[in-house]
Amino acid sequence: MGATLRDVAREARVSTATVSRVINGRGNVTHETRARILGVVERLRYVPDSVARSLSTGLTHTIGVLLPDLHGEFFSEIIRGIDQAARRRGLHLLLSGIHGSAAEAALAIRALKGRVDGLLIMSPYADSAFLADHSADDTPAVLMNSPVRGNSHSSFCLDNRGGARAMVRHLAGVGHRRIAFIAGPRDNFDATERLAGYCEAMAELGPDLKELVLHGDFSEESGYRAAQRILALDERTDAVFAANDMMALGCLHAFNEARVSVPGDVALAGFDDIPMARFVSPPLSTVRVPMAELGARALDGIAAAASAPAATPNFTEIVATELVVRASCGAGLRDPGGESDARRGQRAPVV
Amino acid sequence: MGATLRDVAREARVSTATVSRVINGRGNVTHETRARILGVVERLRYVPDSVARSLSTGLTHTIGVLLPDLHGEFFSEIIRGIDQAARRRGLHLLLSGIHGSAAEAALAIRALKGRVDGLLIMSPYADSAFLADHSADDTPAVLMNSPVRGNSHSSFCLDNRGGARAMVRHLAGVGHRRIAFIAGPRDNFDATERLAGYCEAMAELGPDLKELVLHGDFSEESGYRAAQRILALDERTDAVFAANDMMALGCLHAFNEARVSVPGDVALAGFDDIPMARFVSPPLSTVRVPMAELGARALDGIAAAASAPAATPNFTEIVATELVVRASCGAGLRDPGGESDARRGQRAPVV
DNA sequence: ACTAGCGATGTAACCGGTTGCCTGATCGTT
DNA sequence: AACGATCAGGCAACCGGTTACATCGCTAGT
Repeated sequence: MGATLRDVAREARVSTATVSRVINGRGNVTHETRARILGVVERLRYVPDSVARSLSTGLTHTIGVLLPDLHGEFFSEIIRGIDQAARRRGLHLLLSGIHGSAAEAALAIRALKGRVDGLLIMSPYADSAFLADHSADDTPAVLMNSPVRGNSHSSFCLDNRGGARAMVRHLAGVGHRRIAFIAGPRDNFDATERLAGYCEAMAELGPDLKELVLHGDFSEESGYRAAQRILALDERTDAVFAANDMMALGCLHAFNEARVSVPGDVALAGFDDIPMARFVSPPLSTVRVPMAELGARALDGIAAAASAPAATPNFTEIVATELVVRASCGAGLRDPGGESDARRGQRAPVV
Repeated sequence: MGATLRDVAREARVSTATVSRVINGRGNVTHETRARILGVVERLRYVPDSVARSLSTGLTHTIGVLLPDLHGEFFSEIIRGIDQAARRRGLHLLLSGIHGSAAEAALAIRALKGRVDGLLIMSPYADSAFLADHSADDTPAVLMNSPVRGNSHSSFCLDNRGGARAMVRHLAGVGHRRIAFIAGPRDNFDATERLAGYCEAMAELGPDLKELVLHGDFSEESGYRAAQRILALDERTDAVFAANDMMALGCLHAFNEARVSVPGDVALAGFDDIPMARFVSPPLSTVRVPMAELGARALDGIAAAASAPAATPNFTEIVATELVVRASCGAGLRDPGGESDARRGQRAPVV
């Protein structure tokens, strides 16, 4: 067991209050006394116990982060953004993956009671009603990319809908008419928003556009199978827009296998801009989602709410997405190797 | 503020001790009393405060995880493995990225004092001496992929050296003689081990093999530049073995730009098996490092040490790597599209 | 009838800090 | 010389649980 505050106080022949003041830099201590105490602290290798401190101050300097899954780029980028923002503010992160049911999510939330100053939640189950039921009223929470009903909580959302609309407009703009969409899981918030964006844009762009929606589950394999179904159709499809990049890559595999040229025979686009997107051939047109930024903004939001619970009004903030045009959508960039275009991506080698 | 144990006790007209017994399922409580207490718990929406509980039991059920960086697949896989294992044991994860100096790492460690039951550390600075200085003696720690001196701590390491040796042997086995190595950062443990494996294998395989070591920093860009340096040499190079996949991808870009065919003119291999490796063209031969498994094993290790500090002897465990042969190393698989070979990778689409 | 033994519950100390309030000393003022 | 202001520092309650030990009532054993 390490030394405690009382040990230090005894050794330095002062009261615990004085030691505490020195540790926390609150004034009103003589130079001399302070030096003596610091000497003892050093000698005893005293390190304050965070848990005890949290108990008496009610502050943990920790934010609980609940994510539905920890798989892949998508989440690692969010975590990275959150971590950076947390570091800037001197906050710790308590990470929890909630894989299963709403019940598991609820359990995770209670287990965090007292341990965190605020909650950052991304989960299909986490709408406001759910939180009201399971989260303590005294722990502020903000939602990321989750369905928000009512405004009892702040939330940060990607502009999935706008991004999908932009991509559809772009595809239509370069002449594609029959644009198929491979949707994601039905119960996934991002997926339904992207689908909605596709539908909106198709409707808006007029009746000569031909809608076609297939269902996938965000996995590469489901994209592969969807592409096969598309190839089996009688009618020709001009373009395939997958609700995420992994499914687009699955499509690409299927098209390659079937000797269908991309973008020659069919245009292809994804969503997310995972790092792989610019490395495949042809480089994949996609919609970039700034996950790290989303994470960082959300952390800033919850940090503000945690430090001034009452003063922070609830709001919903939309984080913009960005259309990334590469060769796969056939937008006049017929460079098959995609070399020149790859340089357009971030982190391209500097010559 | 939520209800406290004392509130519940008062409402149920029992002592706090009895409520505590009911909450923790320790017997010796009448059915009747238990029911009454649970009723009040429900009504008051009482949730025990984890911090208070930690303070009095000395147990936090939390493991602190310190990683040098949160960037990329590599770390997200580790985190995923750790999270899975932690979930199985009902442990929480306190995540911290230590970007900067050893001083920052030390600070992070102290800040965790009392908050965690154990530490899982991956850091270039974290050798045993460092830990002895900065970590409390009462907090067990295990190291991942870090230099271990002495045996005051357990550690889990990737078999970087063996993996590099295997790749060199493979490259030599398919006929390459002049095998260049692009090393990683000099102060990085993985990097130096991989370099050592390369050197060992080259030495072992005889004097007709031609060594060439260039230095990179694990970034794609540094790989790109290293490839340019290689191309500028007078002597021809048969194969390039990069110490990680990102640098190998940088090489690939450079070779493509210079119209140097891979694997026709030069073979290429990487290390890590990031998901992208099987998607590039040609698919990249590499050494797979089971990061999730490493994370899971390490978590199991620290969990054991945390629950029975004395009973757990220190040990070093080596986690095996796996040679993944694809088209880029020119091992007789001349399929340029790499279609057939891509299927060899995990998660290939099921037809 | 007496008591050892047991099960249900209460009492209060404790975990390790923080902090409001109080004391006593020093110093400046008039 | 008396008095209020200012400051260093101590006292003790408090945060919200846990748990060793004490207590009390009841039953079974002799």
